[in-house]
Amino acid sequence: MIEVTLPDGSKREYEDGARPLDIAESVSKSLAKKALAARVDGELFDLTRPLERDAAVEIVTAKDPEALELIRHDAAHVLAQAVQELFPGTQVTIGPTVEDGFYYDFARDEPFSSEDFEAIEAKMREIVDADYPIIREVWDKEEAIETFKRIGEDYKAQIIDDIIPPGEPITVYRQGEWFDLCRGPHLPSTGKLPKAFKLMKLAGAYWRGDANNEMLQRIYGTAWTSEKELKAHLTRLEEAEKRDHRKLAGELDLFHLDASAQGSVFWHPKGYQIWLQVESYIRRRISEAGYQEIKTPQLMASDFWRRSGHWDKFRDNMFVVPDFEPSTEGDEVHIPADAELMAIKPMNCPAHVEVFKQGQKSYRDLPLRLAEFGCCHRNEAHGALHGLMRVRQMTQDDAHIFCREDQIVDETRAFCGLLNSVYEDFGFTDVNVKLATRPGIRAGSDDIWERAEADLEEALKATGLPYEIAPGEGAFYGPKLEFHLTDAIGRTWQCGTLQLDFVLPERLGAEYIDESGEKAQPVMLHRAILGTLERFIGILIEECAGAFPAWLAPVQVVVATITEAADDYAREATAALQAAGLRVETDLRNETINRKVREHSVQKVPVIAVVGEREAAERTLALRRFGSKGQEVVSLDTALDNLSWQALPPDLKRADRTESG
RNA sequence: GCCGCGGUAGCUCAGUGGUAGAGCGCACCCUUGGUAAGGGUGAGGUCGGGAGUUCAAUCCUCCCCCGCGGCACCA
Repeated sequence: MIEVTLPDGSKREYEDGARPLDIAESVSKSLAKKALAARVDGELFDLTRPLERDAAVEIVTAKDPEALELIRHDAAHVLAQAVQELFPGTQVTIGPTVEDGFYYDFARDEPFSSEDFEAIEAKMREIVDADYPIIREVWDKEEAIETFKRIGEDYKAQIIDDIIPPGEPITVYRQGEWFDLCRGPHLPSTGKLPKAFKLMKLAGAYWRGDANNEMLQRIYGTAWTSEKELKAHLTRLEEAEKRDHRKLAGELDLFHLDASAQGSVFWHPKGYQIWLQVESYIRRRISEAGYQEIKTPQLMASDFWRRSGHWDKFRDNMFVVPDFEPSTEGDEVHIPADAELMAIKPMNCPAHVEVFKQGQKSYRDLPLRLAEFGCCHRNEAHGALHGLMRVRQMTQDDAHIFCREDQIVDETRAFCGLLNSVYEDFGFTDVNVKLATRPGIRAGSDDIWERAEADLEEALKATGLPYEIAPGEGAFYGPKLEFHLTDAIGRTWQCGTLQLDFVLPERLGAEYIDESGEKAQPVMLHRAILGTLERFIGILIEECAGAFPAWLAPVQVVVATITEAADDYAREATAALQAAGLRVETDLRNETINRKVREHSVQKVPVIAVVGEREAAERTLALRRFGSKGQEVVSLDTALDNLSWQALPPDLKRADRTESG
């Protein structure tokens, strides 16, 4: 007999080999009917997998968070079975769950087309209707390799061969004629899979994620516990699409991208206004935090990049330019073999070391914080480019802190505090923090890495921010902190970063005189808060769906007239608002007020100030704020006071409050 | 870079082996309207680029470019 503890704390005795399903049935018929799997001492079990010993057992139903995971995993299996039935000769590989769904990677010579989706989904529904019991089997490793090879599943055989340690048993799940290597657990039968699934997209994916391997065909799907949830998810996706910064860029006239400069942004007046606001804000914040701003060259000699170590490691992604005068005759450019090479800077750090090296530095000069809104170019792979999120020309809010090793923790702490405060000002609360540790290929001794990682973690802990470790993701010269933000459709992008570097100062010979008069090497902290202005603004656009807070809005107020009779007053009001520091436009067009309100609302202008004969006579403004249907009639003077205060950037608001407080 | 899909008016999109259409926008005219589209008229296109098949290509085939979704990459 075995003793089972149920979630309410009660204990019951069962026969040896009792299955979670038996336990569910003994509790109630309805529970058995709803049961999808079980949690046995914390581990997920199939309903029909016999218990081996006394355990705490919890029945998992569609309500539990694990349910989605199970459903998606099963959906992947059903997809694979359907595909293999419809397209004989297709090999299966792996099919995990992902956020909101699942995918399965197939090997097949013919490409799939999204037009196949309908047939595949129909076949999947057939498999669900057939209600095949899903049976867990434990196989011997050699036997498994043998079997998968025999039926032509070379990828599966390879997975078993490479990934499963020898001696360890292998579990295979069988549904009808079809079976797949899988860790499980699974639903008791295919009929338990809700038909709330949909195949979403088709993509290529390298076998084992390695670009040197062959490319498989990946089919993505989404799966939910009910039709209603599926529908809600699809609606969410539609909504998210409306927030896409590339779409909003066109609608709000912020910027455009063009093949003539792929990966580089053409900022329009409105988009650049946002840029300028973001830039001046961050400039005030870092200046206040003790940084000094510098500007370094765009184009530097290849020798320099060789010394910094970038030439060997990143040359493929650098724009290299020969230093010679090309002939002006004809179109062809012949570069002489002995032409010196230069490269457009892909990053600012080596140049900052050069600035640091000018003149002799004392320990008293440290920490020295050099900042630059450095415009860098990286020759990113074509397939990597993505709107503002991944560009070839980018401007970082970059800075390098040169300090002593014992200053690392304080500097890191101060940086994290500053970053947090900045993200809050922009309204980002959902920040994903990672500590990226030493990669396989790296510079510097293990001893240094050990200390560096410990220092970063200590400082990170002090901030109280939740974080996760990203093993092996560090830069080649040191570990880093990464601050990721999420875009409209849930993709996360690294924005802020702080990287410890013990290597570059040594490589480029940066040194200072320490307290005992000896030469010493500073540590370098590479750090950015926004990351690149491009990406940050991209995220910002999606975060607010184009409805910028007043301080960032390209146009803060539109003065719109009802009749020509109010034109003069509208001009006067506009001038007064401009004089109060606001970004104002006037709309004197021969259009109805309805149309003007509609158009400026669509443009998401924070405030529309309507003026007609009444306002002109009374020297008032009828203010209509974005997102509200009502209006508020105030005197011009009151409007000037209120609006100009409301449009202040958050840091200046704080300063203003302190002064007046 | 790799796999799949796409590229038609400023924008969103329809369409056909016989050289193109809608809505919005734009221009002009009428209208001076009180809080999300007033009315009329008109202009606007090498159908991404190149080559091929054909009597004839925006449509079919091939190559290239760019975009989109993934993968790989991301100092």
